[in-house]
Amino acid sequence: MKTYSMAGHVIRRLNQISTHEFTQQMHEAGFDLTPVQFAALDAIVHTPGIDQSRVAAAIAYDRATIGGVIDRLDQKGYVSRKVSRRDRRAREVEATSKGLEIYQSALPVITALQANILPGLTPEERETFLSLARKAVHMADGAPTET
Amino acid sequence: MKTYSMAGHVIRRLNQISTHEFTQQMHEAGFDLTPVQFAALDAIVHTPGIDQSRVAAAIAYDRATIGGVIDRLDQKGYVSRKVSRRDRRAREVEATSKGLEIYQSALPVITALQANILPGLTPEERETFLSLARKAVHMADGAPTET
DNA sequence: CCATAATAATAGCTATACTTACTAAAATCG
DNA sequence: CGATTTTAGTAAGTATAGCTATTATTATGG
Repeated sequence: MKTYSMAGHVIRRLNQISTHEFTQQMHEAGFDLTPVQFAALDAIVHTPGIDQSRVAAAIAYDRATIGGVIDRLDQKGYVSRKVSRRDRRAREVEATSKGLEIYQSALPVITALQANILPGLTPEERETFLSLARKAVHMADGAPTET
Repeated sequence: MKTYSMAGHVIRRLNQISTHEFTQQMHEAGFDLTPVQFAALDAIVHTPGIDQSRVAAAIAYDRATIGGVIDRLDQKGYVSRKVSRRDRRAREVEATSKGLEIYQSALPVITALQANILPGLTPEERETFLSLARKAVHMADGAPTET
């Protein structure tokens, strides 16, 4: 009965709202990038030659999922892949000039849209929310709760 | 570069952690229910005879998605559907006795697991986080920000 | 050096999640 | 009452999202 106020449900709703806002704004601005595609592109732009496994690790995703995401970035011509010379299993990913351009022009749109994700909160509330959220994620990431 | 601290990214990570915790705990407890399946079952148990559209509205999902979710609940024998007599387009959904049983025995597991979703936060922080999150969702739901 | 373990990527599978289009049925309005 | 609009559900398509298994390659240990 209280399902609607449970943590899991509320977080799921926030994610849904956030994704919707991202999709909407990006589409209006004329970009063809999903949230995950942007996150992957961001990691690739900041570490050229990164392999897919490290992209997945950087944004906390499954390798298989990221493979598909990078496939689509590749199809759009935003990134290029080549087999690593050091490790022939690995694919080194790099942003193309087109990809870099898209990334740079999309960045301000995405930065601006962050404020719209939590529209019901005052700036102070938003900051409180975000710092708690970051803390929770950071703890779940690295800090062992159950040593 | 600051992607990792952006609202969208952090919320996405929280949802991922939350979903993982749910899946893990439920599996360990021997249940075969995803977060969405549970949310739908919850709505159905509390409003027997509800139609699929209303289930979707209740838990804020797309009609098409909920159709598939209820398909799977049906396949597991947790719910039954019948064409409404008042409106032959609508399917009235009801929990079976098996579904009700599963719901009731899963509920305490899910209630218990809520605390594990934000393990890095103190109880006070968790409450602050959740009330802000609920407020944001509530605003996005009903309150018009852009009249 | 060679058998074994570990790793990178992919394939296949299941389940969301949302969009548009379509069918059937109901409601509305002239 | 009949045409139009709306609504419930499904279908088809795309994109996550994660799991297990498989293949290819690299690293390691005896």
